[in-house]
Formats: sequence, structure tokens, C-alpha cells
Amino acid sequence: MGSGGARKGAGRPKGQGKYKEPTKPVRIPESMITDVMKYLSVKGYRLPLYASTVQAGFPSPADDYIEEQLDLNKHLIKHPTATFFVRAAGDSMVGAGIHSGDILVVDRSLEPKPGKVVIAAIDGQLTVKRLSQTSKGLYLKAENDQYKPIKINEINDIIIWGVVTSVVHKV
Amino acid sequence: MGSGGARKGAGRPKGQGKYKEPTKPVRIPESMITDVMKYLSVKGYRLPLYASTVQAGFPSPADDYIEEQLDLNKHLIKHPTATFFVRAAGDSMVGAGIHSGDILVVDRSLEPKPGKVVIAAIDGQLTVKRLSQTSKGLYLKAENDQYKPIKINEINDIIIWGVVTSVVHKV
DNA sequence: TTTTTTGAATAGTGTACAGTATTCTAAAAA
DNA sequence: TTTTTAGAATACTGTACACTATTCAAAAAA
Repeated sequence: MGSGGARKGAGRPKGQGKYKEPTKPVRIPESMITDVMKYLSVKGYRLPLYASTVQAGFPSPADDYIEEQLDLNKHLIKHPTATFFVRAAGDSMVGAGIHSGDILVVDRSLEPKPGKVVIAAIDGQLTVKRLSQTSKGLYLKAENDQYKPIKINEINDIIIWGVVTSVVHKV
Repeated sequence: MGSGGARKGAGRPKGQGKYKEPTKPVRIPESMITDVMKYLSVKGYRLPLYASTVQAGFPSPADDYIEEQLDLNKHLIKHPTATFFVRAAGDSMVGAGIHSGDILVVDRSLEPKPGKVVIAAIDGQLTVKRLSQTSKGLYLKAENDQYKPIKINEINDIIIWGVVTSVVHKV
């Protein structure tokens, strides 16, 4: 039973493994192994982004209406070592779409140019304001008329922490 | 020169490696190796979240003012296999903090209960609306008085795709 | 002939092991 | 004595290798 010479074409077919492609052993620090496994199992958190002009029907991975595949971390965080989050408080920036309780993504490697929304420490309190250049100097302005602009000078102790690049709002 | 017996206490000290902790080889699909390396190099995108009541001074990892370490993906996406993104269009939901161009995180494993903001396909167009239960039935309501509520029934072809859990707004 | 069996063939997977890097100390040299 | 140095000690790291899983087809059986 069953013997003899070559068996051309025999063998396990390619792409039958867990990942349907070749793998290589990579050393992972023990504390990150479960995280990396999860990261792999969700394919690096790349999820479909649909345009809102998509036609009806149930969305599926095979859908042609997918605008692109998106990883939120990569999309929102361009400089991971220079980025941090701040939880917003107050309603001084609702005009910029920032509500109390939102998480702000702040990049401190970006230059705080006029027009940008920045995080600044004013007299020991973190605040979100828009940087504004006028003929009288640089100001921090709220996007809400009830708040007065604050002039940036050497007298008041203002430190700009970084530039707000996006806002995460829970509905 | 240099010979003889034991050298107690000799040897390379622990925690001198790239990751300062023991590692284990894990097989990674080839296409994901660079992604996983990057993921490791940024420690899984866990970045500090500061409370806005933090005191002045420059934020540093050693800071005591850190509320927690956060991974946006994990924070915003509870069911990766059931989650997708939709780019919002129009101003019908500004009241809920949703602006045109925002990226909506949509979880279709959550039950679309009344009060929740949902993504629905109405006559072949994706829209964001709040689900509302009245004595006259279920409605999709905009958070903007200029839009009329839409009744959900068998006549109009309405499919609810999922529940919006959060909104990402670029400033 | 058709069906079944069994070893060949080949891909997938985990880990042992060899080689490298680093530090320490006893012995040799100064 | 102090300084230098060769080898001992030990952790880090990549990958070769052994083992497993799967499929195929020639030979055996029906």
C-alpha cells in the first residue's frame, strides 16, 4: 500500500496557515505579547471608512463603497513620541467643535502658529484657546464671546504645551 | 593572565536589552512585521492623558498629573470586528457635536435603542440621526430644527447600520 | 475498473541552541 | 601597591531545525 517514487505536486498548499502568508519569528517583550497578538488578530485596527454617499445595503468587507482602510492611531497621531491627550473642560471652545469632556489630541512637535488651536497653561490652569495674531500682539482667544482674549507677554505666566490636531467626542 | 575559578557576580546585567525585559520569539506574518515593529517602538500607542486641571509646567512622562495612559484604538473601539467608520456630511447633527467631515466610529454590535445616535441608510443615502421613540412610533430625528423627523416603517426603505459611539473632529 | 490506503511531499509552527554582547574579577604585569 | 588583561559568567538575539499539519497520488485492495 502506498509507496514508490516521487509525488509531484504533493504537499500542503501555501496560504493555509493562520495568517494565509509566510511568517517570521520576531522577538517580542513578554509584557507586550498579548497586546501584539490582539493587534494582529484585528489586523492592526485597520477598519473600513465609508463615505456617507454610500448606497444602501449592509456594509461588508467586500463592499466597493469603502473609501479606505483606516487605523485611528496612525491617522490621528503623526508624532507618537511628541503627542499626548488632554481632557477638555468648559465650553470656551464649542465654536471649534470642542465640548466639555472631549479628549484632545495634542502634538507638541508642531509649531503653534497663529490660527491654530493650542493647549496653554495659564497661571497653573490648562486651557484650550486659539492663537491669534493682531497688530497689538499675540493673543489666546476663546471661540465663545463670553470669554475675553488673553494677551501673551512676559508678565502672565503662559506656556504653550502644544497644538491640538483633533478632538474625540463621545456621543 | 586572567584565569582561575569562578567569577561570582560576573555577567551581563539584566534589563540591558532593547526592551529592558525578557523577550520571546513570536511568529509574525511578513506583511505585518514593520507594523508590529512600529507598534512596539511606540509602546502600543499608549500615550498620557492629562486632566485639564493639571498644574503648569512642561508635561513629562514622570509627571504625576497624568490621568492615565490611553490607546485611542482600544479606547474607542470595543468590538473591532463589528466596527467601521463613516465620514459625516451635512449639518443635521451639529447639536450632537457632529460636523461635516468628521469621522464617526460606528459599532454595529450595539443595539440601536431609542436615544442613541445611529447611522441609517434612507433611500440609498447614509445619514446620521438620533433614534427617538414616541407614542406614534420610532423616528429618526436630526439634532437641528431645520430637518423633519423621519418615521421608521415598512414603506420607506430604512436600514440601521449601527450605533455611533464617538466622533473624531479635526480642528 | 473503482475505491482505499499509505507514504511522499511540502508548508506551517514553536523553541532549543549557537553565537553575540556585556560586565566582572582573579591573576598577571607594572 | 596599582593597573592591566584574559577569560569566566551571564543576558540578549536571531534563526536553524525538528516537529506538526495537510495534501497528493501511486500502489494495493476490492
